[in-house]
Amino acid sequence: MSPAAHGSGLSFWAGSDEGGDGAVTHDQARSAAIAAELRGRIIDGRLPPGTRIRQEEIAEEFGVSRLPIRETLRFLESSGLVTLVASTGAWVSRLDLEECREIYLMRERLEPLLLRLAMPGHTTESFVEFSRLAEAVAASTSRGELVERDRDFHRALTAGPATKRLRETVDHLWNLTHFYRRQLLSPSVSRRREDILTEHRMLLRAVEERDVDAAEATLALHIRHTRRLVERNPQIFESGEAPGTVGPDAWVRPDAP
Amino acid sequence: MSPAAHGSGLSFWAGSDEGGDGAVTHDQARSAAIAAELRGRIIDGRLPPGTRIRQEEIAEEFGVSRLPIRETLRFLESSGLVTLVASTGAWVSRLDLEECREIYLMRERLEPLLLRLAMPGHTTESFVEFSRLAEAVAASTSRGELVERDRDFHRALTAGPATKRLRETVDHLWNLTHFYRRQLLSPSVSRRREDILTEHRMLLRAVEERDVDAAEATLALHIRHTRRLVERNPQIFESGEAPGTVGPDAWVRPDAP
DNA sequence: CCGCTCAGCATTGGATCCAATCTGGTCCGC
DNA sequence: GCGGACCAGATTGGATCCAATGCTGAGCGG
Repeated sequence: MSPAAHGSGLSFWAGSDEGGDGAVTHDQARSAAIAAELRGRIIDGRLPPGTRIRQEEIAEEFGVSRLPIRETLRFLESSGLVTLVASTGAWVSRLDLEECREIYLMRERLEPLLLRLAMPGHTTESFVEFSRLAEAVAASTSRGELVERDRDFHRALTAGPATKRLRETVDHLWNLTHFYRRQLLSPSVSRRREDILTEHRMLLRAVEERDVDAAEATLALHIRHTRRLVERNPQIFESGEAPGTVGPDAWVRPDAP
Repeated sequence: MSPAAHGSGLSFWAGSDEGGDGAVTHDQARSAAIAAELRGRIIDGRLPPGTRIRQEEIAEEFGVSRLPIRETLRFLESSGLVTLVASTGAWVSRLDLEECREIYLMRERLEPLLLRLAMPGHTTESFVEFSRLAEAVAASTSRGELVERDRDFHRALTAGPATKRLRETVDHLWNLTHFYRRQLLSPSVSRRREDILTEHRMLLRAVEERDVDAAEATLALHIRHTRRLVERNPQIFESGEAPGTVGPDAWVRPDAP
């Protein structure tokens, strides 16, 4: 086996395998699992932007020393989810409107490309699955569920082999904005929900007709519309204690800057 | 000050400051400098793809313990330059044609976007600088210099404030393929050199005329042409045959033609 | 009453030591 | 002679301990 040949390098990102036996082994799967868990907490909002992350606290929770936590934090920093300040501490990264806009602009360019590369691999069975997922989006009841189902739909459409880095980059862009997307799709803007469903249908049709250009254009437009919605709702970035907008739970720690 | 607000998270990437005093301080600038140095060696080919990286060796060279090296390697892994295998070792990542193609496709989409966002900030003085850099590309004598000057030109064109993540992503894509680009621009394909110069001139004109769409299209085409060249020269990926035996200068390939 | 300084504390960064894993070579059995 | 298993060396992964840094708050002086 040639170790250097297969590596994408980003394997660390590859979701939570969850397969690890409970044994306190030296395997680095442990570190990977911790990274995946922390990442999950950040993107789904359990660790909202601005939250201070104390190494010791996390270490104790997972029953390991601070060392693997340090490496994990370094890793999360490199993906932009965490901000490290030398000799001071780590915080969950916070986005402002400009950064979020930038990320959406990147997605507008990259996700259509990913879709293009994935489309030749789609089969008739895929289309059935896509329809099912689109219906799941339509059937979602809470905003949290809508966001998740929407992501499932996008992920399925762009699933396919042999585009590792691109897919990981797109995934990464989704992760960075996931928290704010959830804030955005509050009931007050549910009109957007109908647009999303319509755009999904259009997208689905283009994909089924194997019209690559139309599919790309539709997807780009779809993302662009969401970006415009973000730009019209800058209040979601005013972390502090914006009345009523931020989550239902006591996410917002008092020590937030 | 709010620590979490300013962070792009990717600050680690921000080039080699080189400013570090020699003192054996606890400052993490040391780690950052090591990361930058290693990264530099990888992208410029001093550490070619497939090279085994031993933690202890690097640690001794920089006069630190293995610990910061470990974190550095994790970091480089997350950016795809290094491949880690659990409990086994680290190697400089190797690209195959498909991956390289994928990276170029991404650059075709992202770099024009970066250019678009940078163009409003360009001034008359910028244009003078661009011309100077374009001439430097034309005046380059070795292929190594050509690659470097070409990168300088592209970087200057896309320089500007407030697009941190996008710029870092584009930079990252350049880094990943830099080694192979150098392999590519051998004398044998010097015809491409003339194309590059011509395309640079076209690009420059579009930028000076502040024609954003034309500039984007020209840049995309420029990158696309290089990608096609890569696709026509798959042999640049056939370095070394066995994983362990990739010599330090295996990339010097005395391809005469 | 307010601003500055300095000491104490919490937290992070690094070095050394120990345990687990993998590789490579060699030996034995077939 | 050849293939598989075993043993030793090398190398990485993790835990604990120590040093340095940055924040916090009390005390002092203006």
